[in-house]
Amino acid sequence: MYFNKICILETITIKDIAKALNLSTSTVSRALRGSYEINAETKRLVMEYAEKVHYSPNPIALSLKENKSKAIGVIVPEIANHFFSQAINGIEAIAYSRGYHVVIFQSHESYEREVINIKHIIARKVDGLLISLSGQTNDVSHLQEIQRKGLPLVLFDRVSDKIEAHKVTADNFDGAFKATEHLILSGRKRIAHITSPSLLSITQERLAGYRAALEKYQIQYDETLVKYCGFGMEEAKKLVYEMIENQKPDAIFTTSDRLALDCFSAIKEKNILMPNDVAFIGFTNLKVAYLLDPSLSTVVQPAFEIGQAAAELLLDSIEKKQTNGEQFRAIKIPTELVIRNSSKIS
Amino acid sequence: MYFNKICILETITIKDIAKALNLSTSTVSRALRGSYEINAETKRLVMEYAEKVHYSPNPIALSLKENKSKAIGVIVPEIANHFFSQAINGIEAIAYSRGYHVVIFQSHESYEREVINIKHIIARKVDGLLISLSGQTNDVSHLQEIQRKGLPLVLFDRVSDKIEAHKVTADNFDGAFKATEHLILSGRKRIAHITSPSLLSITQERLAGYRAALEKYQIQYDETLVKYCGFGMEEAKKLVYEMIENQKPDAIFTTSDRLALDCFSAIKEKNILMPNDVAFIGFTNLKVAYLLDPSLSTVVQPAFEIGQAAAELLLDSIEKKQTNGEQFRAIKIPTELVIRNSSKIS
DNA sequence: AATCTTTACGCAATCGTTGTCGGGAACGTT
DNA sequence: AACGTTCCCGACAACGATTGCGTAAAGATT
Repeated sequence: MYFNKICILETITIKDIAKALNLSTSTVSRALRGSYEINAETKRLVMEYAEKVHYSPNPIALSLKENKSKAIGVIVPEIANHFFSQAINGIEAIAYSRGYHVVIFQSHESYEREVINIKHIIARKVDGLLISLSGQTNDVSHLQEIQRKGLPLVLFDRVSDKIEAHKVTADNFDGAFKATEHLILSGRKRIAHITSPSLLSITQERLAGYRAALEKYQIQYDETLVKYCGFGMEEAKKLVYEMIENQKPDAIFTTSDRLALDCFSAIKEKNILMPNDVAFIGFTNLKVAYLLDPSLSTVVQPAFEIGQAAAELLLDSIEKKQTNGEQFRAIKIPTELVIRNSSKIS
Repeated sequence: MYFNKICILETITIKDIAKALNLSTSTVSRALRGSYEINAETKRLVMEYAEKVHYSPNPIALSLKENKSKAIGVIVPEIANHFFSQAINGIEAIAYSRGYHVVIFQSHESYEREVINIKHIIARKVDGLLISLSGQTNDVSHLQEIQRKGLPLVLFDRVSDKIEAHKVTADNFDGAFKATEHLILSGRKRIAHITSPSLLSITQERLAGYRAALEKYQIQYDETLVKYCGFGMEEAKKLVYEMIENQKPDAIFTTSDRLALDCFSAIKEKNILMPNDVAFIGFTNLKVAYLLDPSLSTVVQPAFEIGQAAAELLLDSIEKKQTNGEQFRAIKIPTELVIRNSSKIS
């Protein structure tokens, strides 16, 4: 008993205040929220005492009662990926300024974990969900379940055509178009595209941009130059080796931080010179791109802004609660082409 | 009313099951937990029905009742830092396998935000806290408050002498010693040390390792060669410029991912050759170290393992609840010296 | 047959907070 | 004097789940 008393986290509740001031809990509650039906003097007393004992309302109790939590869930494939950690920073910036918490989950590119995450998210009674799909995710019924429960949902970056919801992405088509066009204009003809799993929306959009650029300059699309790559450690390197051996590209355009690095390092291992033998450009948010050898050309996505836009959309959706007749918005945020040595005109 | 019915997230509760099966909630509750005082047949009925309707207990209600949440809080300066995101992965690996959630907060190197984070953590009734201190944190009374409330606490990486608690760190002394010794053995005499704010434990430990190595090889310690650097964007670069101008070091040993990159790029901007003019080594977890130009020598910290060790310590502490007479443990995890071109013997 | 045990379940309190209802006191109105 | 208002505040239920206690019915014991 005594020990318990010591160990227990003695948080002061509304009840303690009520007892100390000889009031009822309802009165204290109302006083704290400044209800008009409480005497000004009583209010002052309560407020002062609450201040003195550092009272702060128990969010758990509130969640239980109100069935909401002033928190939003975020599911990303991997926080170790710079794009996602920056996007999360954008999300937090908006969420905090509007009084919400952010609860982060990682799917680690696993569909299974994504589903588990969703279950926890639902159980935790978050007020809304931001998600960037895992590389394995094809079926989106778990997201539809979220919508069916009336939970606001915003997809960002890795979105899906299979679900109707708010979506925020970088302008992947345009980014890929610009990158490809840049390679073409620097005299490349056989431009390889090593990209993420074909399920992903970003994959499809970027491929479309790539193809559009080829078409504009009347270069025949060669599907052997396009390779989809999973998340295995050595998968990308093997792909690059084979590609170089067989297709002999004079340029490579890759997506994602991870893929770009793996391909980049595979090329270096083979002692192939960039940009002379092969021009190289990624679709990445690597902070160190300019420090690599050679410095890495890249299409930069505005990760922070994407996070902000997604969070704003979600919070608006939560607070307006206009579940009926709501138009789903698709926001595209422009990308930026940064040309460095790996793709300089030879 | 009708609209409400539609929008509300119809989660099934124990009460729904009770109603459907004509039982009391107590019986359902006990049946689900397999209590011995419930008829086997009744149990089966309840279990099956619960399964059918996808019942899952409301964790919020449980938290309220039990005053615990099966969740641990983690506060790190910045998830965009690879070291921390890897550490978080280690934490999650352990936490999930033991049935706990991980709630991530960022201090963004701000003391103020760290304190706010702590408040939220307490309010959220997490069962324990893992923290790596912000670069501004000097006063640790907010952590003592945590302990006073009986919440298990483990510091990792950025720890403090001012508080008695479990601590998990890389072996910073040894790492710094090895790095410095390596520079000395490759013939360097004027070894600069550009490091994090002096408040941080890692700063002090690494400085000690640096000094010990100098001493071992009878090199006079020169305090003008040691510079402390905050988190400003251009601060590191300015420091490097001045250092090169005035102290003319023949080697630089830096700490932290961010600092290493900023210094590295400052040196390159000045067209100083590494390792010929200046040997360079960092104390970082950069995945791209081997791709830089020149490839970056570095002391690697086992981030994932640090996270794991910290989480294990915390969960043990939570579950044993041996708050009395508990000995605080200090775990040091070995670092690894990876020599690359930036510090190769000239 | 009377009493005790065991089995199997329901009632009610609890966690912290808010909302609904209701009511006492003081005041004004007729 | 009788009634209506207004002002303040308290009692109670509710959110979802657990748990100590109570107890009816059935079986076992003497």
